[in-house]
Amino acid sequence: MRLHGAVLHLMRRIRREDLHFGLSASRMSALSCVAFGTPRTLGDLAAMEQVSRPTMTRLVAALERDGYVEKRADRRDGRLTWIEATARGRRVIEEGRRRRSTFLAGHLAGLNERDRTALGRVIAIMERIYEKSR
Amino acid sequence: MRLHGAVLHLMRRIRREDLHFGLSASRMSALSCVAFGTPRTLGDLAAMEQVSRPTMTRLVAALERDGYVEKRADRRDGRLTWIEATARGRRVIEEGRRRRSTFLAGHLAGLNERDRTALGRVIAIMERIYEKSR
DNA sequence: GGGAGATCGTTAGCTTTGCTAACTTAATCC
DNA sequence: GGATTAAGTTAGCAAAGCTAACGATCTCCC
Repeated sequence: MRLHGAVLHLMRRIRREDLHFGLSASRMSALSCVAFGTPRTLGDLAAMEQVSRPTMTRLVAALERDGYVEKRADRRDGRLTWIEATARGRRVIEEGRRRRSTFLAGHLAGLNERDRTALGRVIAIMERIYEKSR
Repeated sequence: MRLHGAVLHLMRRIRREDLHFGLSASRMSALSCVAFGTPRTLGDLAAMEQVSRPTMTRLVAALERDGYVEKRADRRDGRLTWIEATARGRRVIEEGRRRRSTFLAGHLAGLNERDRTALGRVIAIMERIYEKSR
């Protein structure tokens, strides 16, 4: 199996899937950063998403225009902009999670005990490799 | 772990990695389709890469311009264009494989027998799920 | 044999998402 | 209080998706 093919195809598939929600993969990902947990500054978001600040500016602008997030100025530091998800934004992310979790549950249900053990073991391996290679 | 984040970040990382070869991820992937094995028509490539034909036209044009592939007309059917990798194109793909395989070998070497068994088992599970969900 | 329709690749034009460089505004430091 | 640093934005570029429409070629069928 060609590695590039595999990841690119996965990406393209996610892209199409996300479009059902009316959000591109990048917007979805950025939104999911603020959907739960504390609000983030725009710069934080850019760092989390490993994207330049101008790119994040644009993503947030689109999300704001469509009512998924809101921006709020910091009282103390006039340079900061805080990004928060709206109720609508949280709903979209929640819905996506629900779908994926249904999908996964369906497949996990078909696995026997041995398979599940193997899965847990491999997840640990993957995480170790991921950590080591930054 | 957020799914979108995970795949997007993996994608971005591959993109940066590929740029070391002077080729984008999409070009790399298309090139890898023709690097070994039989030549492909442009339409076949588009289908394999799950991309529209106009998009593949452009990818191939870029690869040809940079000397990674060559186009050849079909004698029988004037509509077909066959795409073949040049020696240079094959070299690039080979080099990429070599790198990844070194990377993987390094990590696999650190695994014990149980881990390796689990890995094989999980790969089978993944392939099953992938097949089922088209 | 020839016309209708299918197929293949391309062109044109749009959108999204990356980037860097340069700017504005605000905070901090000395 | 002036210089430097930091945060976000603007402008402008490139790559990679897409659809619609087009020309060339092949196929099919009367």
